[in-house]
Amino acid sequence: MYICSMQSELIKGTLSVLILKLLKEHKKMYGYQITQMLKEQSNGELMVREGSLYPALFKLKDDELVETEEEMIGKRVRRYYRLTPKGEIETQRRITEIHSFISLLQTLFK
Amino acid sequence: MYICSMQSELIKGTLSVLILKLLKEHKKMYGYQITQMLKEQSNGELMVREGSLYPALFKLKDDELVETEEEMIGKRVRRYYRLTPKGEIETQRRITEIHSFISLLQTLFK
DNA sequence: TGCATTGCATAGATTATCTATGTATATTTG
DNA sequence: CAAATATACATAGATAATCTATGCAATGCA
Repeated sequence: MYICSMQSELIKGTLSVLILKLLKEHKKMYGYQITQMLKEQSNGELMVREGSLYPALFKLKDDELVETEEEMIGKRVRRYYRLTPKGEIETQRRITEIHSFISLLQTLFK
Repeated sequence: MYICSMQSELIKGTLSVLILKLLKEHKKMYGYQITQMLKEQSNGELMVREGSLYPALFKLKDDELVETEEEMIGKRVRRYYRLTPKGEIETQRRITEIHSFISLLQTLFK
């Protein structure tokens, strides 16, 4: 994940939960759309590259947290991702976890 | 870094800045002391192992952000770490950065 | 005496992410 | 209309932080 205004080391580890959270909010999304939405929601601070995004998506699918669905847009295949039931549960857990993480950081760096 | 109550993936990338911040607050510290202080300050949530800590310290030294000083405690060598002037500047930068990071996470997961 | 704690360290594996690249269609603009 | 840019998928290989597991030795304590 490439980040404009901060060193990238920190943001690592948050990509999968960011993806899960977007899928929770938008039901189904495709890769490029996810990159754009992250950029938008972070006011341009987060720029996820394909080399980070697709491996992350493949891992989520491997773990059966998301499933895919292809759709033809003109001559192009568009691959949508959506949460599985297992993925919905895990997403909730991970969002709770990230809130704890934010609290921990605030405690440590207050 | 081993974490009790959350998945470890998130905390990765924060270890070096945590060390820097402790050194800023305590002038000089040795490895074991750092692990105990992190555990304490995080109310037991963070448990840094030697396999994470020492490589992190060596890298900080390699980058000339910290310097070491040996002291004999009985028959044992204790290795203290302290910030270099360069390290002090970098620490400040990194703390500012982590505050931005916390804000970003709050924005994204509000 | 034996166990837990203190304290250093390293080798090797894991794994997420990054860089760089490839391919192709669609759209905008000069 | 040609060229540039945006859309959209993907993968190979490198990087690097961290983890697991291990080793050694001194100290404190029950």
